[in-house]
Amino acid sequence: MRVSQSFIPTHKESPTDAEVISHKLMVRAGMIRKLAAGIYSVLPLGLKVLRKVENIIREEMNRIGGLETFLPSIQPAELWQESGRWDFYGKELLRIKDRHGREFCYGPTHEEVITDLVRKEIKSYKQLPLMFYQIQTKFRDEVRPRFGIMRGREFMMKDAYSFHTDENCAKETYEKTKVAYSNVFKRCGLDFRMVEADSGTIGGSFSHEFSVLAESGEDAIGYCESCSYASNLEKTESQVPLDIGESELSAELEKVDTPNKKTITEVTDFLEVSPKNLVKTIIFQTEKELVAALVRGDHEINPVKLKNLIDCSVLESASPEVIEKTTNIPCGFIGPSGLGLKVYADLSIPLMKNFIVGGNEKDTHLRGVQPDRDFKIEKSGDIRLAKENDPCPKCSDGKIQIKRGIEVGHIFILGKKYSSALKANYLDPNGKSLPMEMGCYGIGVGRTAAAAIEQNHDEKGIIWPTPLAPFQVIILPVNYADEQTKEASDLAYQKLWDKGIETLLDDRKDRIGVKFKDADLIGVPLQLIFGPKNLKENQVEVKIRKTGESQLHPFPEILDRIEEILAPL
RNA sequence: CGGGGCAUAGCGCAGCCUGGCUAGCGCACCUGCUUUGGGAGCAGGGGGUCCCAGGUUCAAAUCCUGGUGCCCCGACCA
Repeated sequence: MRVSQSFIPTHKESPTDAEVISHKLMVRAGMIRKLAAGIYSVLPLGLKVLRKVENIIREEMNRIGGLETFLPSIQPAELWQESGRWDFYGKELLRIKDRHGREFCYGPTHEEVITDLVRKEIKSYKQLPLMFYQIQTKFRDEVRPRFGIMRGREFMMKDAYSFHTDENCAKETYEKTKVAYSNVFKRCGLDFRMVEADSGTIGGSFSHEFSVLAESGEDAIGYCESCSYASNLEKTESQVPLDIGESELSAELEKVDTPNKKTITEVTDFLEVSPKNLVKTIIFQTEKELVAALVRGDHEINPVKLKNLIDCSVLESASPEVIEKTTNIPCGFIGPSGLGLKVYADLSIPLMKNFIVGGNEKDTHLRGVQPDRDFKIEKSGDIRLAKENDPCPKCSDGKIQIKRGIEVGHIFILGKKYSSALKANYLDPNGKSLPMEMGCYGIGVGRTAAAAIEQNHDEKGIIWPTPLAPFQVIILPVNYADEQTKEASDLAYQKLWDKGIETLLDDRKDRIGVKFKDADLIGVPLQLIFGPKNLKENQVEVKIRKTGESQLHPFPEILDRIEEILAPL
């Protein structure tokens, strides 16, 4: 490709609405343009990168027996009503009507469609297992799209669905997919972790996420510094702290005045005690009622764990207005004793003694509080957010460390949720009709490309891992108007394409400085710089984008060694 | 959905507070000449629904009301 005949509209400045580096650089490098909130046009250079990611995914999915399909993005409401998700999915589901007033949605995911296909076509255990996949745009009407292509509303996704006769078979495929996904992200040149994840409302038995480590990541990852344990922080298991059960406070229950002291810090400073002597009471709203959750003063609630403990389908933090109206207690002074709500407690709470809680009236706290004696716990379990340096739940001596990550892939076992709802049954060898076991597996294509930029850039621009680079080599003639330079550049361009190396020739009339800036910005791994002085000596400069290293090589002999130079990049 | 902010040329911004002259700057773009190893110089030029609607006024980018779009923080989220 010649730059003069291509369309790579680069910018010196980042758009003001871009927050993260990948968004800024993708816009500046002429890869994407925004059309509306969370909706982007992909330009030729951007598409080349997405296609690289897609092809890597395709190869790895095909290798484990995935069958590529292409499912409709517009899906009938009936199918979603049948699975129960038409009502459940909420506002994220973009609903539309056709000319006859029939309801449809723009697919945010494809469990319904694929299960419908399978239930109509697959009848026998002899036809199973099967795994279908597709690469296609999804639409999820996110409340707050941001970070460019990383969290858009319309986005490219590879989704796969597997169907099995039994759970063991599903697990086998799940394990194969783990390997395939690891290969995909390795081949993309990413530093990633496979982490345990919450399977959430999907209801499956287990789930893993593939998370690319980056400061800008929206997820927190808790991992053990000494063993292989790694999990999404919302899933990271917490142990009872070693210092639990100690208390320097008296066991006698007493009311204390805490005028206007609402926060943990205010109360502990005022009473001159450690936050470890306090128990926080946080009020949540479920689909049925208000509930109270307890954790130690220096801990935080993990809503995902709490939701699992309560076993409810909706869990939101209650607003101060609702809390005060329902309980008649001002926020900041709520405690479990005589509260009148169900109390769910972290597993450390029953082991604590003589602690301080809200007094359930204005400007009052209680001290010397003990579980059972002073309040009743509905249910206790692990509901706190893991903290850095918590003991590892899997090994004896490790401590939990926390890093941020970008979720680029997520796999889970679905069980029979969709096959039961949509009656996707097969006949077993005894002629008995049974619902299929299912698994589902997703990779965000655009997000993977963006994550690659988050991990591979410098102040000059993108530094593509070679497998994702839109071009492997860029030819930069110092002055394309110079006859000898032009001749050499054209020759190199021709020869490299003959070898199958994707090469970009910057044949513009601009000064070399402009070409350098653009080449650095769009992140082509290898730059070949042709200038009249070096050419007189039959030499060409070969520069590596990533390191900035540059060497003179004999021309045209060097053209035969380009693959060799590219290989380690 | 709650809180905050922004909207002026393709991009980045100034002007608005305190209404008034042809709405301005940098980059980008067009023409010509010069230049060619890290975003060139000179000269000339094109491009505006100042987000939309209404109001106040002799006069509105500027003040007022309403709307829309976008961004940020939070809540939410496979």
